[in-house]
Amino acid sequence: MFVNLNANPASRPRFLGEIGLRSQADVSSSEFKYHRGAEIFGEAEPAEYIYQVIDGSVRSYKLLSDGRRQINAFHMVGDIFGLEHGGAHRFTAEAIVDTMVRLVKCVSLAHIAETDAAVARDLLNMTASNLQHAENHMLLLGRKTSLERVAAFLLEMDHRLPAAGAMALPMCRRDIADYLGLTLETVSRALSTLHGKGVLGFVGQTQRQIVLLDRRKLAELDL
Amino acid sequence: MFVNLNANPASRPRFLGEIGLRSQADVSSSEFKYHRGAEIFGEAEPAEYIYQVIDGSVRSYKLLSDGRRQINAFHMVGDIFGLEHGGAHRFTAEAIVDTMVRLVKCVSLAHIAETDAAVARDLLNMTASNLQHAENHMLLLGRKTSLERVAAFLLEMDHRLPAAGAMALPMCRRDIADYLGLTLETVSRALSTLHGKGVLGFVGQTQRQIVLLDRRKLAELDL
DNA sequence: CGGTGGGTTGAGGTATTTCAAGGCTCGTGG
DNA sequence: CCACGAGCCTTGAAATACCTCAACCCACCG
Repeated sequence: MFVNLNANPASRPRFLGEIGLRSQADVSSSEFKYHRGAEIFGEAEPAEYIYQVIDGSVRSYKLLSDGRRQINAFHMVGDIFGLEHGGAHRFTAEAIVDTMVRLVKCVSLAHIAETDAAVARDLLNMTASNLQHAENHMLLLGRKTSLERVAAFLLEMDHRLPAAGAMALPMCRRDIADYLGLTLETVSRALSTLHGKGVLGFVGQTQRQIVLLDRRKLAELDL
Repeated sequence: MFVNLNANPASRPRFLGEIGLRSQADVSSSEFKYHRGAEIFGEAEPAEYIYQVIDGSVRSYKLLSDGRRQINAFHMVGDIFGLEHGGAHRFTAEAIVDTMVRLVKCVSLAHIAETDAAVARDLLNMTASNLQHAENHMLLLGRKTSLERVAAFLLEMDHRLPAAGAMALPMCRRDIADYLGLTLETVSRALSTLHGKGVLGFVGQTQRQIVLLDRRKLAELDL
């Protein structure tokens, strides 16, 4: 895993603006491509960069010693991830498919924030929205049924993926399962159940499925 | 539910310092007592104050429409809660026992943070530590067994409650269950199991139990 | 063409929930 | 002072949602 650092100085001031950190802080950015399944950073590694998905998708997760995995978030095109408050990553991040990311070296974003109010605000905004997502996910993991979890997942993806009408899920059943605190078989069964109720359709049988979601019908089930 | 606002101007500059916001921002604070079970604020209510537990304990939770409850956090003496990034609370907060809280009116803490770097930093610190707690809790809710959850809960409380050796849990079994994504019966059984293994002891049978935790023995189970 | 990596579906197992009963403590009121 | 009920906790037995194990299918690819 290697990163082409400090390259392309001409692009220096662009990154933060593009990713939502609207300041002109002194940082450098570069792009890098990770192959499907490649690790972008590991849990407990020192956090030297922050990342933005240019193309592809990323999963970030925690592991228990016996291999049980909890995926905390999927990062789609445009999303920023790898932002840590302490010095070390608290997750492992992997490319779900071949993925292009932009990196910014940021030894101490917190330090920049001390003097730049705009950076401070953006940091807080991002952290707060991550927190909000986590809070909702705790409710899902602690109290929802498998059908409700899968339905919530579909709605979230429908909301976040660009495609109008049909969405191509980049992640496999196991990823979905580890995101929802289920097994892949349970996810598959829940999808079949929803399919049977006419809530969703599968377009093409070409491995990575395209899902057509009928949000109205899903809402009628009021899960 | 009423709050004695803007009282005691002499204490004005003290509050933020005491709660960890180390700046001298222009805010006012007051104290208020909530009876056991009383609601401190409700989900979706506008967030006009932030709170610190002076004495007692608080639970904050989300509800599903059919009454299923997920407790996101317990707030113990010294903890700050009710801090929201948007304008509205995303949880309901209730006093678990008779509880004294300090309140600070803060229409827009984010606004203060624009000009005061120390406030900005403290806001970020608190939000980040909330996020970290939520991330760990997602792993617990999504992937741990009932015994592991209860053990983790005991360790967390052992760490956060002041008492040396013995701790008095302020919350009932149902609260613990709703925090851990279990039923109260499962929590009770897990505690009995741990008791049977000599990991913990109960002091007195006086309703609100005192728990003696043997951290070494608990660690030996390596859950 | 055979192998690999998903995905689906079925059958059986199990951890946890649900339902139910009983015990203990405490407060209240006769 | 005692009886009573309410609240909380524990424990048992039965139900069930989800998991595990397994077989099979399909698409893709060397």
